[in-house]
Amino acid sequence: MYAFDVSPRLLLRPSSKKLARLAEQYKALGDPTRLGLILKVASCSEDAACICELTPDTNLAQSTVSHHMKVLVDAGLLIRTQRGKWAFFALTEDATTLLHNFL
Amino acid sequence: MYAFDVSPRLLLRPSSKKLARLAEQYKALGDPTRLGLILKVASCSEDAACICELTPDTNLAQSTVSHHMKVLVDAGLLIRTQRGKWAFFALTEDATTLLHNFL
DNA sequence: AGCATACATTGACAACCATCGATTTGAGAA
DNA sequence: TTCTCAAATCGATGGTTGTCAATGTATGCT
Repeated sequence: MYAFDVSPRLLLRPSSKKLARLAEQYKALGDPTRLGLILKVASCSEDAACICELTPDTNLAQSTVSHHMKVLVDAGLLIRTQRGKWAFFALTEDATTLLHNFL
Repeated sequence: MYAFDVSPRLLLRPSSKKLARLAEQYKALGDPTRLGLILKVASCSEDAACICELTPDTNLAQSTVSHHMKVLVDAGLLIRTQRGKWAFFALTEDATTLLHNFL
């Protein structure tokens, strides 16, 4: 019925690791704070966004933002780079793929 | 840095309703069981999938699967149709958009 | 060395969630 | 109407999560 054929390209059989990983990535995006953070990274004009610039808008504690960034990194949606005292984050390929519709 | 320009097309400023809605949809996809269910619906060769055909593969209680389907419906990713005693589900446009990369 | 800054980690807690068994609702069949 | 079956709803429960304050770690500056 749908214009695409799922099974051949997906390789997402139940209980597959890819399914679990993809679910983890969606889950990471499934929080308004994290979604806002990653979209902010995506909209950053630089090659990466500093966490110190992302934190103020959230009105959350520094530790909370740090936690959310870690969730996004662990899900494979962001990569972290240390620059001196600052931590910078950039989108991974997975993230650009998942968010492609909105970018 | 990225090949797309986010802000003009997104309209997803912090605390916007669209951001919350999108997060809700990602959250609904962020559970392996639900992701498996919706992908099964997507791969169904009919115009809609009956919940009675989806349940056995999950190894979950009937009430649990029913709950997950409701979450997907409430998120706007599935639409429910009653056919006699059976409940059928089909993807919404939002779902095809979000899952487009994997279909 | 000593200090300040930027961020991560820890521990705690309330809210939320996935799951189940039991019950109820609703739709066809007898 | 009564029975049966499919599915939704309810109530309970153990596990997970978002959040914070406090503390730890590492980097740069003086």
